[in-house]
Amino acid sequence: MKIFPRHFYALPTLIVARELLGARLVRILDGQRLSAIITETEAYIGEQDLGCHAHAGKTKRNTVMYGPPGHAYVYFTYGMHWCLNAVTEAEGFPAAVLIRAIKPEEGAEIIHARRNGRDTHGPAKLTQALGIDGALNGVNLCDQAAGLWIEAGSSIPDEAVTIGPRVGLYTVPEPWKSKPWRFTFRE
DNA sequence: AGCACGATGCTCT
DNA sequence: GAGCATCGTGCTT
Repeated sequence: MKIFPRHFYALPTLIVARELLGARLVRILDGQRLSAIITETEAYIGEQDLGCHAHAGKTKRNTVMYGPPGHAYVYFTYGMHWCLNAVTEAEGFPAAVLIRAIKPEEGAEIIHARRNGRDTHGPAKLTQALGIDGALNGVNLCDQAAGLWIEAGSSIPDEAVTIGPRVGLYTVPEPWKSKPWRFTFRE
């Protein structure tokens, strides 16, 4: 299948977040090809977005978001969880799409085993399921070198997409807290 | 099915 | 030192 090229990720973040629904997230783990369909995403867009990690400017943690599009921004949170984003828009503008849920396909037995039989619906659940952690922060998603990339999948009609506010931004002020920047593919 | 809470440690002020 | 783009358990309905 076709790996999404750099110019895809350079598009506006809301477009990328919408178009990643139905796409295939691929991970090579211990020589095995695992893949899953992306079913939920969220957009984080620029320093003015008070829900975005870049809201207070460039720091050591969020540096990758300021780099070129098409790279993985993997961050650690709540003392134990890793979350995966795809960096978007032009280099120098900090924005990314958080991958929030997947539906396992290739290697589904292995993926489920890595989750001890539990689900893969949740940003930290899918990174655990696919063996994604800080070692992959900053890797290029536009080639296969790091064993992590995204391929074009089946296109999802608008009727199957639910748009709503982002999750978990408890202390983020309005209007950012309620921006409808979350996209869910419901079957 | 839904809510409340504790776990756990890195990041930035 | 406070806060965190979460998860799993355990309890209530």
